[in-house]
Amino acid sequence: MSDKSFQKKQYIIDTAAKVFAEKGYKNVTMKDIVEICEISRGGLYLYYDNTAELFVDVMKCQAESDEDFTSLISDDATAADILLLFLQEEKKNLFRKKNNLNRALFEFYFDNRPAKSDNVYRKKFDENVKVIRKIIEIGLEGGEFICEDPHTAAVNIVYLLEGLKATSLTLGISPDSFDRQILYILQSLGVDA
Amino acid sequence: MSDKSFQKKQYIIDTAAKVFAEKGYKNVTMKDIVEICEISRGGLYLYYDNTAELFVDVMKCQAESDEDFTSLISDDATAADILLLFLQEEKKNLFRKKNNLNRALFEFYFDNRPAKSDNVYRKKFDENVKVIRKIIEIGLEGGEFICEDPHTAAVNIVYLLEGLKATSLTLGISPDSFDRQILYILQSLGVDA
Amino acid sequence: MSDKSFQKKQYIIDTAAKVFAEKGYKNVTMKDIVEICEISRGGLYLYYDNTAELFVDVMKCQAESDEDFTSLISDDATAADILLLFLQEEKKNLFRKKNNLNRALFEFYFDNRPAKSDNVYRKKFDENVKVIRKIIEIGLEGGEFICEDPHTAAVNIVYLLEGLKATSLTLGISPDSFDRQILYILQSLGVDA
Amino acid sequence: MSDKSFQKKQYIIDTAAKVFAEKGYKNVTMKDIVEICEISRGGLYLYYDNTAELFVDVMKCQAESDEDFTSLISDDATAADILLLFLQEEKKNLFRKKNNLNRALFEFYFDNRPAKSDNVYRKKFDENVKVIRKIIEIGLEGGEFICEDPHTAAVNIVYLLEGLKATSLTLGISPDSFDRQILYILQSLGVDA
DNA sequence: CATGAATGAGAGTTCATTCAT
DNA sequence: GATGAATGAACTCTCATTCAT
Repeated sequence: MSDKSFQKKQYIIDTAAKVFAEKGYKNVTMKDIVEICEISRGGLYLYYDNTAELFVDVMKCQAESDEDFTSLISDDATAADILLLFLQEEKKNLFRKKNNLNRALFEFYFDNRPAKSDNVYRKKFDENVKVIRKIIEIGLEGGEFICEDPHTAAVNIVYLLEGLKATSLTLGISPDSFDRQILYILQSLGVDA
Repeated sequence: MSDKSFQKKQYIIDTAAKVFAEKGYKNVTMKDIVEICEISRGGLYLYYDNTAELFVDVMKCQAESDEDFTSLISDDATAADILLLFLQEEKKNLFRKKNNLNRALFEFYFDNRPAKSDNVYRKKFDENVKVIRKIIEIGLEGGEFICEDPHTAAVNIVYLLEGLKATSLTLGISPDSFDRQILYILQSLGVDA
Repeated sequence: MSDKSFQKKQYIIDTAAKVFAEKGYKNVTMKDIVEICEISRGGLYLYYDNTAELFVDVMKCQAESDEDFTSLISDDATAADILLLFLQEEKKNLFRKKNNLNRALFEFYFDNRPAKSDNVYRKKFDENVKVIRKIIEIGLEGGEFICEDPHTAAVNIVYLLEGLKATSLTLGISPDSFDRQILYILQSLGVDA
Repeated sequence: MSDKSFQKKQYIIDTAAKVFAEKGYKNVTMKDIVEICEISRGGLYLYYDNTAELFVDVMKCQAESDEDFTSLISDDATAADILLLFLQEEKKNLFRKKNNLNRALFEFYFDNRPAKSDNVYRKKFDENVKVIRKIIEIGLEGGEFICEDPHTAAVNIVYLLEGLKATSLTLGISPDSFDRQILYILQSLGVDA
């Protein structure tokens, strides 16, 4: 693929991302993409044969552009500080209006259960578990946290975050409610909040 | 509505439930319903104008048929016993193959954010919070549990359950993984497991 | 299928036959059928999923409506008379402008080589061989014809007719040319023409 | 046209011939040509505006490359030998798997009835008639053959060959069946086979 | 009430053809 | 000349929805 068509592909990915953020995955048609991208029907098919293929690229692209969380950590941060930072990042993502793919992601994976280990969603999930677990272990070493099973604790937090995401899409949740959960997590780890 | 047509409606609801359980909400068409119910196209429209209306009734119906959890509680049960029982019921629901509407529910509420307070999903959510909170308070009274904020703890558990449901539909989860989360919850409440 | 929808099906078959006669098989689209039948896009699909299915029915229908050749034979006809009659029927079919499916038939079978023994084309072919062979055998018995191998002679005539049909569609042939071939066939069988 | 572009054209003709042999005429698209030739879409249009134009050249090219049948005739061959040779050449062509354009030829001429006298198919047809007639006349002179009307006999053989070609494409024919027809032809000419 | 044939809007997809580079 | 991205017309097919019976 030439450089030019690479840019066009990128343009489609970026533009389509907005539609997916707006309408979810299942409600988006090739026609929607064509219209928002202002390209021809046939033109889109040069790059993608269906919305699934395109959405995979949208996900990959978003995964790449994910800010590196570690860069946000200041030198003198305690484990609790870091965990708080992490959770506030998640909160920010959840309440973000623009480019929020949460709904589309759920809908896509409901339809396309990932068999392969290389799928974006699982990667993110596992990575989050690893990061949180690491933070907890740091907190344990420093005597900040109390936790018998750091791995399960980390998984618990990630499941909780999934629950918050899902609920924000079904019933809606308030920032306050999210905050209370952050506090609860920290308390569970033995931090006086 | 006559008695006969009431029965017909019930038949449609029950039969359609299977399709929703199988294919989720967004993938189900009026045609699917017509076919599985073996009724005429026009016949279905006498009762329901679209899948949304029908699905609402499916949900209501399932909510009504929800086993009364309290009936399962034995007289000499501790709060931990009761909480365990509750969570195991949830586990059973999650891993149930037949009539599992989880996916359909998510998809429906993604599309139809409930503005009204009378929606089934919110009711269930709030009810679960109430039940768990009650159990925790019983545990606190009996000295079984340690918990500063029973309400937030209850909400935490419900969000967690939502996360487990969602994840079971995207990445899949194992019964073991669910069990570890049950244990973690109990430990967080100060129970030696 | 109800009586009414049976009639509609028949209407589609009859009407579509005209298009196939006009444009052949490969040039006909479902859209063409819809237009000539003056029914809706979806309406046609209630009866036929593609042009192949429809064309099969068109062929069957035409096969059924095939005049019974034997009814044309007069009592005092000689074998040569009968053979002549048969060949003139074929000539009439070939030069018929209306409802001439020859081209469509070729195109259809080029695309759909008939594996099954039950296809219309092979049936017609074999039947023609049988009829001609019978006529030749009658002629042999009566001393009218000379022929060492009636079966091969019959097959020869049928292949020849296929050749005439094909050529009429590619280069075109004149009625005179067809007549000369009829004469030649009779002479080959030892008839003074 | 430059020498280079002449070669390119020849390359396209030769390569496209394979697709036409494989898929017939009507099923071949400009896209197919572009793909098998591994040239650019626009590139093809520099030489041909549609598949018809290209196919005409494919036919011309094949006509040119047609082996000169007369070169195969040995000096002491009888008329029957020569006719047999001719028919066996036709048989070889019919059962050839590679580069067999028979189907494509039929489909092309079904769509493009040749008005002009200069078309390849008619030329070939007339040439064959001439050749066979000549052979028959030689046979008549030598007392080998019996035939009242050499021209009609020749035309009869050519029509028969068309019928064999067409039938090989619709119902299929066996080499044995072809052989029986060869024998029948010779017998009709009074040759003891 | 119930049926199911009929409609037509709209999504998906393919390809001939053009044109800027 | 040559490229291949881009266009848009045309076709296939599916459903929600209606309506005469």
